[in-house]
Amino acid sequence: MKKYPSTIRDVAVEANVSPGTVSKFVNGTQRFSSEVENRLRETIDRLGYRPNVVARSVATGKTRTIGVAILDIHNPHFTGIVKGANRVALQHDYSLLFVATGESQKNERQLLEMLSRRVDGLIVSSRMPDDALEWMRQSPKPSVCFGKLPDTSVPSVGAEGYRAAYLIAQHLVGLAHKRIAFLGFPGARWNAERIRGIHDCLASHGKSLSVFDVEQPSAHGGERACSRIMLVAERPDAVICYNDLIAIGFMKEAQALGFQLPKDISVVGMDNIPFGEYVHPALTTVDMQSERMGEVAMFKMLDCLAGHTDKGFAMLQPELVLRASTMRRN
Amino acid sequence: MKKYPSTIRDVAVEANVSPGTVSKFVNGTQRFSSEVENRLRETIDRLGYRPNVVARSVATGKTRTIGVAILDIHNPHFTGIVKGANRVALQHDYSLLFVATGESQKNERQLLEMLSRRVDGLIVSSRMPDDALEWMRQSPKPSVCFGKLPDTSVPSVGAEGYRAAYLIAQHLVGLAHKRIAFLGFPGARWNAERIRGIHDCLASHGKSLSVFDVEQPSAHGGERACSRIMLVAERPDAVICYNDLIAIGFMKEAQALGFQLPKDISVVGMDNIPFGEYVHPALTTVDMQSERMGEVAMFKMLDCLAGHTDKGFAMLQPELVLRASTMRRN
DNA sequence: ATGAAAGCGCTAACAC
DNA sequence: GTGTTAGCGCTTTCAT
Repeated sequence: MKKYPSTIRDVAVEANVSPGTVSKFVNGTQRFSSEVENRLRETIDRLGYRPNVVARSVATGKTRTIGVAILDIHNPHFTGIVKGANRVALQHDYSLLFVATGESQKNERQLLEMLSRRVDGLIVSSRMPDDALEWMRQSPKPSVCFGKLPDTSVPSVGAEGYRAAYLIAQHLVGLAHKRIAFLGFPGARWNAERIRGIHDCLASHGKSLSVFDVEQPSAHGGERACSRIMLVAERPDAVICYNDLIAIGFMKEAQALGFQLPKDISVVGMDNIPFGEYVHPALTTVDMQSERMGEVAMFKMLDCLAGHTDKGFAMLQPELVLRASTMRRN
Repeated sequence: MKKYPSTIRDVAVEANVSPGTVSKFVNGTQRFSSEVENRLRETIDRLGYRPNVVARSVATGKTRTIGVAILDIHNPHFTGIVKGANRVALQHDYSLLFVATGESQKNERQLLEMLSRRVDGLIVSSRMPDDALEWMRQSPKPSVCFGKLPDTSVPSVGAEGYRAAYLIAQHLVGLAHKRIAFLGFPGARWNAERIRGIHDCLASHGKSLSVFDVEQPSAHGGERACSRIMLVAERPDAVICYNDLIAIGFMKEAQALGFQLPKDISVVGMDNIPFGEYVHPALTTVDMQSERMGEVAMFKMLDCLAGHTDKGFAMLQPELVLRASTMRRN
């Protein structure tokens, strides 16, 4: 631990200029006589002066920090988002104030309020009981969300869940599947639109969809739901899972139950988390562009902060990722 | 977006008291006549006053924020750390300023310096070219690191890598393996100690160890290294990987190469990431207590901030997790 | 128990 | 170009 950090005033005194001058120099707000410039440069690194960003923040009202709230940092879909956001933030000299809202006894709303005070804007991925959304609209700080929102006053970015689901269903139908099931998580905001996508596609082929639920949108949740789906008379020959985590859990349990995958049942996930590639059979899924979503969200945020009132929804296109967990029926 | 947030002064005026009084009330620094107390309480929530934490920070010099720097947010070992740290931080009304150092063109040192200015302390998990360590020692803010450090002036927490490695080796020897290999990542700070652990154990049984390297400590790295290990005359009958990610990649590629696991080769990883359970065969590994590490690191940090100069190394005990990727030779 | 006043370190508007 | 002067919103002695 070293001596007390020097302030702008220390520099001013040492260099025989005024604090204001030092400030302007440090921020490149103005040009200087090379005389002063040199003196300043020299003093600054002799003293090892570094601006105090906190003090700067109270003076300017800007923190150059973006708050990022996500549910579960263990879900690679979310870490993808954070990764993308982090990258863009760094490029623009912003930092990320992070909170995993799933981890707290406090309610989400409270957490967001706390976060909000320390940042210039909020990027939020949450279950969002809609009152949080109302709160965001009221907030003086800009927010960006994920998924298509009921109203467009809060900008958001999402991959088109309906289309993603439709694509998967189409793929499965093309593979001649007869009985398709969806293993969803009712607590998730995009559950319904995914069901619609699948349903619409199946309906256009004269097929129906059976829907099952997990209790948790995790691998463990998928494991626990498996037997309910597999150990019945007319079991499905394909199951579409709400996300990859669920799919992976489901596959493990199905195999433990003695089923052969994809021979006995085709399984597909959604998100395209990196691990999908490493399970057996490799998981067919649809890429929901997690990392890109984080990037775009941060770009939108920077836009808001720049005053562009560009609001609105940015739609990313999902992409089918065909691997080995699906196969043609006959 | 709503009206301007009210300040401590607005409250003071409305309630006919001085700003100082409001401050003391808000911070519970003092007791008040119930008269004033009620007036204050009423005005505060009528105005919806919330303290400005940034201004408070410049006045107090404390931010109630801890910086967390990790390399790769996609590695579940690291997200485990963040998760643990986040939980403890939240419990103590601290926030996490997060940066993924692997994501930036800027060097780590610079990133840390930036972070450092906005937080009360730093929790750092990094490749750390040791100059970063020197920097931390010099820094006026407390830091805590992961792993046993060359000197003890910076507190740190780690799972005993030597012991973890020893345990694994012992397990493999007990399973009658003849030719054991280590697939390491030389860039990692704990590579050497893990090698030592394995080596010492093997040596005590009169066995030797062959060491291979990956280029990246990721699943992809493991995949790429696989053929170098497997496609040789006297291939090993067991490989210990530097981490689970590598192990998972290795297994996938080995299977793609036509090998049967664990019949042809036993594979073991380190970390115990949640996914290890879901690959096939389920990965035998050793739990390095990621989440607990994050928690303990944060506790140590809080201790430092409380002035307890408790420094030193906290050692977590690794635990063998036996699954299906290893089997007895004969 | 309450108020007055002096900062915290920095920025920004204005003067010279 | 450079200096002066107010703040930013809050905390914290020190009086009263």
